[in-house]
Amino acid sequence: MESISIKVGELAKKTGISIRTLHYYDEIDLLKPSQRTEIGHRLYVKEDVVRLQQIISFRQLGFSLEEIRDCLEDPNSNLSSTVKLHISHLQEQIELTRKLYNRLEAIADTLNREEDVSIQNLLETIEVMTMFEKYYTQEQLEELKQRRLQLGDEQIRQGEAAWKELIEQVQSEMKKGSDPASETMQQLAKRWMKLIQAFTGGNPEIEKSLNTMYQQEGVATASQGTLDRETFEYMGQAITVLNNRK
Amino acid sequence: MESISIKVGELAKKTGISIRTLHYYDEIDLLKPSQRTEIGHRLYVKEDVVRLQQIISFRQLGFSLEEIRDCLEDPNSNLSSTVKLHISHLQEQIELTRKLYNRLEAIADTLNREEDVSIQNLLETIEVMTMFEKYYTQEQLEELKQRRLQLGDEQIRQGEAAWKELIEQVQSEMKKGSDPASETMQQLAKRWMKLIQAFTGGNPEIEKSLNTMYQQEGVATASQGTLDRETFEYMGQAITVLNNRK
DNA sequence: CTTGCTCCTCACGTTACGTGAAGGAATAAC
DNA sequence: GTTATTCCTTCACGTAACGTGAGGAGCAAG
Repeated sequence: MESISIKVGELAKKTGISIRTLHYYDEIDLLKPSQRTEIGHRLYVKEDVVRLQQIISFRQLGFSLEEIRDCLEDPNSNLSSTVKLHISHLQEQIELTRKLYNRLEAIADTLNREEDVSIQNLLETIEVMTMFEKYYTQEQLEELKQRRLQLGDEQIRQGEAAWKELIEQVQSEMKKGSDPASETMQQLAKRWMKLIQAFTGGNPEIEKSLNTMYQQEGVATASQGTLDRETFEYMGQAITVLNNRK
Repeated sequence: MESISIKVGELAKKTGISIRTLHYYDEIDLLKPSQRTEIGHRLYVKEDVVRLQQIISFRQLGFSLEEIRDCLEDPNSNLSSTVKLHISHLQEQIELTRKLYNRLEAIADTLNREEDVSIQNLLETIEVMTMFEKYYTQEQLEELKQRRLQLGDEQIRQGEAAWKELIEQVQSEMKKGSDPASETMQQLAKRWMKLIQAFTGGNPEIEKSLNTMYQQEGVATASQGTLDRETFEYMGQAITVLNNRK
């Protein structure tokens, strides 16, 4: 009745830890069996099993094998601070992963509205995202996201189409040499303001960030190529007139 | 003015990517410079630089180098689904990390209340946590955590001391052979109910989970050794009397 | 001719094992 | 007695994305 010690296979079966893992733990001095048979078979005694259980517990908390070894070797080690250190690491990791998640979600959201997604497409989206993250605060980005969710894909597509159409009309007027103060242009300026309003949701901070982005990055870049500087300035004159008249 | 191609050092400086990394990307066929000098120096041309930018973009989204290579090689690859797959991975990861975080926080919380933290101590806490996670639902654990936060460390310490004192008194009565229906024991039973109430917060579901745990794990295990089966049953009788009288 | 700079190609180290390979010992079946 | 099976052993390569030298070559300046 000498079940005082067991061999690797048995221990592996009992604990669900693979034989290779037990070999490895032996190799790195994390768990060395107290005994060996004459022909070199590992024999684990009760205390070894207990130690293994402890190792498993620590591992489940996400500790590295080195940390576990240190904790088990030195009973005076400051466990409390080790745990706290780990917590802050986890917190950081969660934050980072969540940021990544938000980015990817925003990208997926944009890609969802495109017909067929090319690499070019994806990269453009990434660039825009990066630019946005540079000029908008976290809260502003969150607000924009919420508004996108509320509007839904169809509405946004319509909004983009509306922008495209409006810009074409403005360019047409510009080519004709129309006065920015003309009735037609004033109407277009009103429409322009409305569309901006739809994007910013009336939040003046967001409008400010938008303006900063256009100034810093240039019109073409910030508008993702849908708008050129000339048209932008032409519209700027019309809006100035509109605001002065009010 | 042939700045048509640049060498690794220059590219590294411009992009912030280490030389070793560029070597590595060459090695795994992720980014091979289009040219080499006669003596074997890498020469990167404009398209190579563009490709590197793309690689960096993808990398920042957490894609593996293999995934990046596949995406860049095959322009028809389903980027949209790749992105979505990644999103779900991230979601999972966040969930797992958050669970770990909660566990560790609970542990740190308990350790905080101990004078000096030993391995034994930590392992016991882990065991208790594991047991708790087995019997309480996620929501119940959350509720218990919130209550702990509200009470604060001092209150909890007082609660534990109160339990200890109460149990000692009960054991003393039991030794004396007092009737569970005696006035003294009825008073102690009332106190007992109050302390349980303080733990469960009056939530009957939590009380149910608590009872299940005591039945399944045994009194000694579930109470972490502060209570034995005999005392528990003795108190059970007193409580039955108390309830019948009401 | 020596220094200094940039470049090259090995090649090992990192983490926690998985996955064989090659071989020894004991036991069961023939 | 031989074979098959099972259990054990050690050795050693592979994983992801590089970091960090080692040892050597080409080229300009002092």
